[in-house]
Amino acid sequence: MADLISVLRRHGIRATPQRLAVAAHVLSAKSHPTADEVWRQVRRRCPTLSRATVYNTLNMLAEKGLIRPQVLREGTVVFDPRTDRHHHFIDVETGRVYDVPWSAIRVSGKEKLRDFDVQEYQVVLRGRRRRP
Amino acid sequence: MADLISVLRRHGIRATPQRLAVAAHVLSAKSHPTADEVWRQVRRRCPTLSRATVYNTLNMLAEKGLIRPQVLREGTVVFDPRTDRHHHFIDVETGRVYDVPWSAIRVSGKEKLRDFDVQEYQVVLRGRRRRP
DNA sequence: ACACCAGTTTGGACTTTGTCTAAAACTAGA
DNA sequence: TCTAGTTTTAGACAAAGTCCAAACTGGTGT
Repeated sequence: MADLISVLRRHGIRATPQRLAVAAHVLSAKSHPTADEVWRQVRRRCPTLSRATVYNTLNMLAEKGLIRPQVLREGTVVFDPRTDRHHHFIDVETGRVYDVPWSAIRVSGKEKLRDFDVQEYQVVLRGRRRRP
Repeated sequence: MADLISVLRRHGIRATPQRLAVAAHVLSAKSHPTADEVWRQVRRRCPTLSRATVYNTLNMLAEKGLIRPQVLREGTVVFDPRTDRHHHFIDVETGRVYDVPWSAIRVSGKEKLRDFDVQEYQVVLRGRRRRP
């Protein structure tokens, strides 16, 4: 975790206790939390943490490329701690978001689109997760 | 537009003036409007139209399969008047959403996903629209 | 060690998107 | 026409997110 300080510094982010707490939480998240979910969790250890700071920190981490905002759920942005390319599967029953390896799916034809200069893309799949 | 009345009736929706106005607007939309955008537009011809009625009507049209809600923009659902399958391109400058023909892109590998039972999917592309 | 000052944090106000509710206003059928 | 069942309306409410002024930190130079 002393490592996290240098990670932030390397990206030009001053490492305050609040930012460290937020960053530690979101970067190690196994799920795709919303800002308010991060706030509720981190506030248990850091009770004066304000919502504004959480939003500021998450947006800052996103700007620096340490996490990735994703528009996958109605009404709210979720933050993805994985920054390597991957697709997403959304369980229609639970709303939970799962990662799908980039290599599992191939998308062809996007280079041929005349009207669009594609910078990035992902496949969004919906359905039911099979019993684990 | 007398046609629209029978379209609604065929789907078990009583054709009130408010519903006709909302349906006519969203079904002929060239873009992907939000509920509030529909409200602001339709209210110009029908000034007492309430926000609740617009939301109710759009959700009803979506339930009946006449339009399709899409999670493509931050903070709000947009409604897609096209119900045939297609992909979406989002201009990163303007935020505008464009349709991409289903046949233009092929996605392979999704059948082989062991953990997921895929019911539907789409490719979401981001980049810059080329000058038209 | 000290003071300074830019950068941070805070809490609350505010905005936007969306839902809910009770009351008023329709509509269709007997 | 009367009436029971739907719809509509306006406003209250909730959640997600932004913005602000005031208070607070924490490096830097001395």
